[in-house]
Amino acid sequence: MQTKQYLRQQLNEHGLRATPQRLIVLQILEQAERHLDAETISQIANIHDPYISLATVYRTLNKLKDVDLVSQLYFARDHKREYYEKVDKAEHYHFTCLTCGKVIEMQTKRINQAKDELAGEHGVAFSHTCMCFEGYCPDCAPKRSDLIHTITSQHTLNHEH
Amino acid sequence: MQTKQYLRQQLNEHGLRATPQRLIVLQILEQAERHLDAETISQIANIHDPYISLATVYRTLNKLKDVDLVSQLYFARDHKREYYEKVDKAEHYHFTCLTCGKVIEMQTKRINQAKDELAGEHGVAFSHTCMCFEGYCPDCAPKRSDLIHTITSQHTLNHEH
DNA sequence: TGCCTAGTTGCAAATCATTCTCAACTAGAA
DNA sequence: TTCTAGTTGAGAATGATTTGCAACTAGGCA
Ligand SMILES: [Mn+2]
Ligand SMILES: [Mn+2]
Ligand SMILES: [Zn+2]
Ligand SMILES: [Zn+2]
Repeated sequence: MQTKQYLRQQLNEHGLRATPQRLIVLQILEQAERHLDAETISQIANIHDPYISLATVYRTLNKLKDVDLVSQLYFARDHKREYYEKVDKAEHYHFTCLTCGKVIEMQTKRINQAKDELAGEHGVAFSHTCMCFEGYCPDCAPKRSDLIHTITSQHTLNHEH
Repeated sequence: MQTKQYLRQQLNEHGLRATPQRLIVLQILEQAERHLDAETISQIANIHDPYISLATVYRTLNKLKDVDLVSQLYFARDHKREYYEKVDKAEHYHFTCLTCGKVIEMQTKRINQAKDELAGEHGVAFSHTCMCFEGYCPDCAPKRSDLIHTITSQHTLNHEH
């Protein structure tokens, strides 16, 4: 629920021109309550302005990622499709259920502890980490253990885009 | 340095037919001392047998991944290209230097601790995790801090394929 | 030891998310 | 208002991976 002026300011502060297209994309991400891919963002954007092209959405997302206004992530093993979210919230990680496709956000300090430890050990400097968990959510895990004897390894990943 | 018979056995034990193509791909991964992508594996395979097709290499890698003989991973942010390694070694994670492209393998218990903790907290069951670190290696980090005032955010990732 | 068939291969075409080209446009500094 | 570096739309290009299909074959069984 931020005013257009606030979004404009965010762009300018990060050295990006505040074009109508960028304002719309940023607003969509601001208001989104789930993680969106470029195609979905494009569709929503076209409700506001039917002339925003998919290419511009991609270009905008890349810019927003470059200046760290938005983070880009992958879900489960489907690293073909990129998802985006605004970087407001605290650091968190994503778990995707292989059965129902649900994405669960999780927090832990252990990952950063690991990075600190490894940085010291190896003398490296971390700048970015891609991490995605997959498995079975509480709703799907029980059903699965019933089937585990009949089904070998066929997991259907339902992406709800 | 495993005999062909050993590789054949590994395939059969996992329910895969031991075709000449698969034996070659598996052998390449067995002997590799670095992480390989499909294209590279295909080129090496073609030294042994010039008729192995790239499609077969891909199909073989997917099978080997399915039965957990081989693990598939990504490096840094370039999740367009998949890399493979045989799953012999202890669990480890991959750090890629954004300047020189070097890949450093790192071990830590912290990640699994995090997963155990999160599994308990959220009642989920983890089955696979994709994780890749990126940043600057000890060789490149110093040079970078000298340039940090002149260069804004142009990192060249040298992929050595 | 040959037979049979479900599984595998080679080849080429298809896929498909993302990037690129380029001419027309514009945000925002001066 | 002017000027220009940065941005856009449209569509073509990219490129790693997958797929369709007809020809082959590994390996279980007789
Ligand atoms: Mn999130
Ligand atoms: Mn490794
Ligand atoms: Zn689920
Ligand atoms: Zn380096």
